[in-house]
Amino acid sequence: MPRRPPTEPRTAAPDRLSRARIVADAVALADRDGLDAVSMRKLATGLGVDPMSIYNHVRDKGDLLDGMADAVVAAIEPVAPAETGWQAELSTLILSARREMLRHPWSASVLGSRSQPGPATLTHVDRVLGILRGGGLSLELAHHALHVLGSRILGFDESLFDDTAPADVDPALVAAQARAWAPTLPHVAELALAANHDGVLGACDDDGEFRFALDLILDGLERHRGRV
Amino acid sequence: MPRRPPTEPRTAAPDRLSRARIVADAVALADRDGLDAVSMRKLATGLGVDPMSIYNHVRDKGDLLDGMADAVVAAIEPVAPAETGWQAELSTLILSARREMLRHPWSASVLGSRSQPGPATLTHVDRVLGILRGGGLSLELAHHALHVLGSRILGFDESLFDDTAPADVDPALVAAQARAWAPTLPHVAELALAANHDGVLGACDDDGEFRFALDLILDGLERHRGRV
DNA sequence: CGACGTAGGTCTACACCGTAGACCTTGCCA
DNA sequence: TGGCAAGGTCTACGGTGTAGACCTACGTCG
Repeated sequence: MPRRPPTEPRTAAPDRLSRARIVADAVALADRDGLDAVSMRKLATGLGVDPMSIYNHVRDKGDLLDGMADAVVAAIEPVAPAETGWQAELSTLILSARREMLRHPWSASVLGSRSQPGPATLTHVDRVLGILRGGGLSLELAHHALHVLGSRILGFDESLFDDTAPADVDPALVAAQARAWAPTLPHVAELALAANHDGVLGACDDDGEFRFALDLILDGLERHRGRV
Repeated sequence: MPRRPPTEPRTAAPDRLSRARIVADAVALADRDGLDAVSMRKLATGLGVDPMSIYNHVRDKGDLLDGMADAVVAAIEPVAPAETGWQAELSTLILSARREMLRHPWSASVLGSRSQPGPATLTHVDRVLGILRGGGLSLELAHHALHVLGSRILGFDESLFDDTAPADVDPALVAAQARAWAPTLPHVAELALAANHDGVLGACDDDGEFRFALDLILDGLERHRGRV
């Protein structure tokens, strides 16, 4: 019968708590029931454990949220260096990040509210910077690029408001509201009517908008390359 | 002795509650003690009133937060139409929004988390759209522009992490950490050392970065004008 | 082999939160 | 004058994060 190695002896037991297991369960819980459902008590009952036990592996709830955010970022698959130029390579990486982030709709809000990046997030940023530098952008311009891209690096929409539940709204109702807006908010009304009526615009294509914004920014950076 | 007009008779009393007074107090409270300090109980004691009284003027806490966010946006001063072109005009408006938003550091997080825009926010968006349309951008491109700008319209940084407390970090400590990063995160380390050492980059100028990003985006949109 | 230190799970308890529901006062109008 | 409705108050409930004491089991070492 193989004896356990002297180091790390108990962590092998499958029902034992660990930071990784806690974070994974918290992510699953948030995926299933939403971020608000992630409380120490609910998480503990899901783990079959006392709520306070969690604190042996996690400093506090903020630390748990940090772990959840970093777990999502850790799942982003890196891209192989391509011959297609830095813009295409970065675009691929960022769209890969976006795919991962859309799998966990709550992640945008928690990544946005946390202030310290975790190790996976730092690694991701390093990859982004590597592509930029490899593409010939100066250090200053690469720094600018991080700011321009902002949290778009991680696939966020950064839209003005939550874009949730776009499907369950009645088009007729939207049209009525747009007409009510017309006197005081002419341009908003115009846009709402156009987007709704399928006249000029189709239904707002979030993914298309994300790509449009990304391309516009990458083009702008390319135009600065070697100039700054 | 002038009798009160029959309509709206009591609201004239100065110590009476009103949605406006509640929201204003909540904003002041958040400014002073941070957003977490805004609880119905604390707000009520500040108003000299029972916590439950607030619910006569506000549906729930979410409604209160909506009101706070919209109050911040309402304070943005509109810009006079200028002869300098749509980019300069929009830039001025957005920087004015940024000024207002920096006065209330909590506003970014609450505006980001709310899902329904208030009347002042809609008015602001209408002004932005008006400038874009007036500048000759098609309805589609103006729509794109909203997405590219995202919450930058309201002056947000949209940075990857909270940029709070940049001054109280020890440069030597940052340098040490950067050197520790070097083996695994070479590009992050490079950037951190450069930004810290005052070698290539100065200290990260948030306002400068915001303007750089804004100009890059506005230039990109101008290049699309008439083309899409 | 036995004592010990300690990592980690558990229990209780505290302070705080948002808010439902019943109650009561006040001032207006018919 | 009677009634009505708006709005302020009170109590109470179920939830939250987490401090602090306790206890148990295990690896280490004399």
